[in-house]
Amino acid sequence: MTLNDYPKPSVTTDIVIFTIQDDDLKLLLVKRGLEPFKGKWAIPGGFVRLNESLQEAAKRELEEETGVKDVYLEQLYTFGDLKRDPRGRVITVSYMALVNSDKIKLISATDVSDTQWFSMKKLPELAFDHKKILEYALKRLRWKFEYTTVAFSMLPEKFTISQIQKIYEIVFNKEFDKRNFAKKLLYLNILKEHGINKNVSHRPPMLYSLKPNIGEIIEII
Amino acid sequence: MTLNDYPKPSVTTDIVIFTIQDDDLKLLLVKRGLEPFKGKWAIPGGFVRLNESLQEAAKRELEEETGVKDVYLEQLYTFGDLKRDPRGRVITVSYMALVNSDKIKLISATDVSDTQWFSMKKLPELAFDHKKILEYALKRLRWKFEYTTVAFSMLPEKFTISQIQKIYEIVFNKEFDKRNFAKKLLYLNILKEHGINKNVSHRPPMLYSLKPNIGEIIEII
DNA sequence: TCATATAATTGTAATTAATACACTATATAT
DNA sequence: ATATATAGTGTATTAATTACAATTATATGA
Repeated sequence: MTLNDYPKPSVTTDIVIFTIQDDDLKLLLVKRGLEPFKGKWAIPGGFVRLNESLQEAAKRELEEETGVKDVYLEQLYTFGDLKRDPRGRVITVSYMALVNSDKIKLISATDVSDTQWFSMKKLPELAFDHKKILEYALKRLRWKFEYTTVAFSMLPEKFTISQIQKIYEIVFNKEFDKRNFAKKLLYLNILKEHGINKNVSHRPPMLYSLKPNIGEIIEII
Repeated sequence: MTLNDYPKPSVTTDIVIFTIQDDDLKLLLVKRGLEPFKGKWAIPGGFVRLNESLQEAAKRELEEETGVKDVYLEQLYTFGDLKRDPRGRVITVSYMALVNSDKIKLISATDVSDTQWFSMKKLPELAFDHKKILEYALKRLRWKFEYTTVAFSMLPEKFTISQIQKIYEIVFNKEFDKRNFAKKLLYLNILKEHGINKNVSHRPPMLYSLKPNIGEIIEII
């Protein structure tokens, strides 16, 4: 029984890339130039090469599409239904990436291309089973926001409590009480003060950074 | 760019099959008859065929190994490191199955074979990266016990509160307070009374079953 | 039948966590 | 000086979790 006794499926990685821009949760999509689903928008992805791990393949695709490195990247789920790709048997390992909006601004300038950020509120029809992948990703994103510190990967290194609360409100699509939010967050003891930001025309906010080595707080799944 | 422009990895499913036997969390392992890792114990698994989905492949392997159908089965994580299989590039989609100890008793009779149940407390050295897969599975199992009703899939249809508490204690490897456990469980309103079991030499316990359509209570991940 | 063994069943007080809710502080702009 | 804009903060209520032990129902053996 050698490896070549079995016909092999193709394996791809597809990456759900989230960022927060203009107070909105956005998703990077690419317009397909070829069949199948030519002209439809799709989650970026591609074939896994034999000399790279799944994570490396996802990272490579991510960098090719966005130019950014060092982003939060996590595997989601592997989709392997028979008919998910009309070209043949293609199994895709889906990933989720969270990109800092700062770094993104550089890229979003290149706008009239076949790679675009879409608001999660106004998504086009998607190719393949990408709608399903995206639904899964959004669930996971919210779960991760609730139980870990991944949210901070979408902020600049120094940030205010208001900024954090804002991205939570965007991701959960609801408002939180300022006092309770701050209380809970500060109680966790994961933030380090960094002096106040004086360049605002109102009471200047305290700047914080995530304490080093905090990671994701909990590391399940 | 067709599918055949890329060399393809092999894809397998590996299934971490848990059950509870003799008040102990057990895991089904198979002894490898061939290289690589000949003689070592491994999580059951095998190649995904082109005419079956990942879930179907896992279900087939599970049935081949244990003979049982209709078990709880969930995808865990996909492992795709370059060197995880010395034969070449093999990506494995791992699954976790929870098997009712009742149904299992039939199979565990066939014991002196190359398929055996091992206590999680006394595991042999495992082939491939199966130790990593198993560690992941145990985390997931505990998480699922905490947040869903999968535990009931390891019990007969009718069960007592004590039986449930027992399997929780086994899985978490710690004891829980009887009063608080029962309070919390009954408060969930997911159990249906089924009369009392009179065949015991002590106060007879109430039998319960899971209300129909309860599912997993929460369905994230 | 009476005593014993065994596990089932049940409640309350204390602590901790989550929620609801509104005013004061500090900077810039005019 | 006043207006504007956002930051920062506290307390009371409710809900959830935890800690903790006596009583009950049945079978068995004396």
